[in-house]
Amino acid sequence: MESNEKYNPQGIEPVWQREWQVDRTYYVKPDPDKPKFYTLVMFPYPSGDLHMGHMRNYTIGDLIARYRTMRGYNVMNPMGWDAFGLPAENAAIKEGIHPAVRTIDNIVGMKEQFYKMGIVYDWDREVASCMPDYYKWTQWIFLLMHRRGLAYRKKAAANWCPKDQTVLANEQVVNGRCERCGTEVIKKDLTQWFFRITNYADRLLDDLDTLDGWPERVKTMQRNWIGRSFGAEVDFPVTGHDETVRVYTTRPDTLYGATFLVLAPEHPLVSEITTPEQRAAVDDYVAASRRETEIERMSTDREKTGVPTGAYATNPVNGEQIPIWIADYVLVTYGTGAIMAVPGGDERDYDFALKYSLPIVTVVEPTEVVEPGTDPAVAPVYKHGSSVPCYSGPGVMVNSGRLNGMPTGESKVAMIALLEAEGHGKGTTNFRLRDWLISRQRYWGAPIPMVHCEQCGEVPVPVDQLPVILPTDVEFRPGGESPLAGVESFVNTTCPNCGGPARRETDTMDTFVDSSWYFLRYCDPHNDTGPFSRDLADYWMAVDQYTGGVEHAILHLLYSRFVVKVLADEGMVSVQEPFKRLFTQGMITKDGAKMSKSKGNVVPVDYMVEKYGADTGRLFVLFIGPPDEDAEWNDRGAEGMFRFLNRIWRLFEGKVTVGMEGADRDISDYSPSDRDLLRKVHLTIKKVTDDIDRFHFNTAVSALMELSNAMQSYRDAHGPQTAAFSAAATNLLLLMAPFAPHITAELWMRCGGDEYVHQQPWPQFNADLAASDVITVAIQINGKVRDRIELPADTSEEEAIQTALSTPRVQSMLDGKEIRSTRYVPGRLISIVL
RNA sequence: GCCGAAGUGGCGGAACGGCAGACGCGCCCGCCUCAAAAGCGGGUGGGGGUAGCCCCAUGUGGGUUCGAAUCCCACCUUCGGCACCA
Repeated sequence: MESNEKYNPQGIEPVWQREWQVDRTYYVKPDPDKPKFYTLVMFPYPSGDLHMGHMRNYTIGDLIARYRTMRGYNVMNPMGWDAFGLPAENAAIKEGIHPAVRTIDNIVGMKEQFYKMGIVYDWDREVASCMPDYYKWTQWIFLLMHRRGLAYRKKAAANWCPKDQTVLANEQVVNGRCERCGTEVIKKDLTQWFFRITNYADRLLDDLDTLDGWPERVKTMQRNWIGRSFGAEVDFPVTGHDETVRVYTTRPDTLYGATFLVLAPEHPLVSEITTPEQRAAVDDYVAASRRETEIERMSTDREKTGVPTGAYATNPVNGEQIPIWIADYVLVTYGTGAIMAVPGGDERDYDFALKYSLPIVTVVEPTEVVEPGTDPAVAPVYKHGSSVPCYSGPGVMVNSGRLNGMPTGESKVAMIALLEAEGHGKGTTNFRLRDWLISRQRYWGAPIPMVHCEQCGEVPVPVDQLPVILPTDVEFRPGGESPLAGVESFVNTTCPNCGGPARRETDTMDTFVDSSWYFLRYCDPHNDTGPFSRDLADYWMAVDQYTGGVEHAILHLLYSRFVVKVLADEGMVSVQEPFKRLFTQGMITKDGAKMSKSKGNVVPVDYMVEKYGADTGRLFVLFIGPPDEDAEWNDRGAEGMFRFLNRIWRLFEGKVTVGMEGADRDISDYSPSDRDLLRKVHLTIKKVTDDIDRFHFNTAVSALMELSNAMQSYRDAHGPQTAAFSAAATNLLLLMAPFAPHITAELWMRCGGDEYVHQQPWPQFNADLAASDVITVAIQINGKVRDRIELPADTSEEEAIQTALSTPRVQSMLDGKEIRSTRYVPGRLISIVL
């Protein structure tokens, strides 16, 4: 580059951004000559403005796409819009702008911001979940679920958000509050649509073990959420009734210690078995617990309460009559909604038994700890002066009839066998996971393609009548019912089955349904005969690298896995798992909080780009810290990064040329300082490559800084017009190209490089050039570094130790003492023990 | 309560059992300048010594090892997840 202009990102960046809009490098189709690489960043909700948190996210994705392309992969890097959802609808209610108008506006604006960050996508694959050509296939997937018996409607106590006026999935309730608006969620009995995700619970859990490229943290969260446990269902006949109470327990071995039963207040048998004397108390208790919020109900530290029903049941293994209570610490939604209480083995039951003076029987005695040092088993606890303890650890069965003397593990198996043989119960598996409630009483979503006919009941809309178009002329006022219910022309239809008058389903689908398959649509985005073709899905899937926020660890990532498994069962895709590798990046915070409009702590992308340029912003968000950790915004750091890019710019002033010509020169043609520079170049190639592969972008950037510092020193001494400097300049631009695409593209062009820098192959690490003739070795005496020596690189262990022992420092410390041992860690240090 | 992650200079952070603090920010000194900004050079964990150097130091206390920020045990703190799930 010959001119001496100043670095002016505002001048050069838009030029390259326009270039990338017409350049086809990142518009891809299947290519048999290259390995494919599908990289994906979670598609955004089109909220309007992007801030530095988004910039971090999309910069990482862009870096991966550009890097993998240079590595010779056929890279698919698509982008789209998770465009349905509540914020646009709430804004419509408030401001009177139609959600569709606002959403499209926001998409246009955000796309502009992607260009401004220098981020490249295959925009031919763009999808927006609110467009009929997309939600047609979301509805198609609903019909597939329905056909496979995985979509059903039932009346249930659903989570209802009073502010958003809609039901929520269990996954969208966080600590008893609406995940979106923070309002306390209440329970409402409503008829709702569900997806039978529980049918896939085992596979969703077991296949987590195949996801080696996922963070352990996310897998653990999903395991806990699915919550599989093994145990038994046991039937207790109710005395004087035909009914039996079925309980679920993970500890069938303790059945002899069951001294009472507890039903959830909502349990269907409560009313039937309650005795006349207890009727009033039971009714009061049931009514009181219904009034409680989930937050009150679920609090673990409040005192347990309950009332007896007056009824008794028979313990099937010992014939004992035990009382049946109701208590709100038992949840109707888990297991069978009823438990056998074993106060001698369960602390909750123990507390309850002590409070209401119910009998406590010890059925497990801890095995004596043999070695004093071994980890002691959970110790028995004694509360409130009780002479009988509660013990839940392993041990030996007592007071348990035929099980006496057995260790707990064995007795569990034995008891299940006994129950099954005598017809009192069976071994079962239980899950915490509930079915996915997918219907919403809101407007801005994909209509559920079902029709209610008085003659035929629930009738699916035939595939050839899709999409069921979301009407635009709608009154948005929320009233606990979908706004679609007020649109006569939408609601009134004919039954596809009998042709008679029928009403359309007016609920829309949870937006998580939209986002649970979009990565498949990217593979074949213009297909109008199906959601995607099997060939293209098989070519591109699975996603090789998925990047997004950890807030989706359960919701989106679990639902997507479920949908892919259903599609695999239908024979539509070959993969069992959609995302091979997952990276969850941290938030960028300001004033200690996530950037959000409501908190007023947003640093917009536009501010960054206008003040310093996109490259500065990109490098800054990569350098700010480990990308999987949260990082606090600070303006100074951005200035430092801008200074770095200015230094890079000046490094290329004068007659610097780039190109690959010097790459095959003989090592002996170079002077020692040339060789030092080339050594640094190749060490940097290795470091940057390794760091990108393991997502250590912050240290990759620092390696680039080190190289540029070394180049500046070299340039000060030898000038820029040597073959070594040219080689260094070439490699620096190539290595930096995925990080700072504009400045590297510009310098590459100005310095006479071939084509575009991003079309060049990634630099090759050359171990010979990286090798050093001399190595510096530290000498440790008794574990402390006391000296350093330089040795030829090929020194043997013996020679190295001899040289170390002969140095004056070591000699003075030896001082006639005996050498106990020596060892040599090649290239690192020599350890001497006196 | 259970599960998981993390605690390193003034700050963000490096260091995948081998020279703690790379790289950057900030600060200090100097050069350039009439001056400033920008830029450039040097310094920068704590303590001691004229100096060669020495001692201390990665949340706390133990342990394993020739050698520990890194591995193990216990504890403290912070953050995240789950939470009356039988």
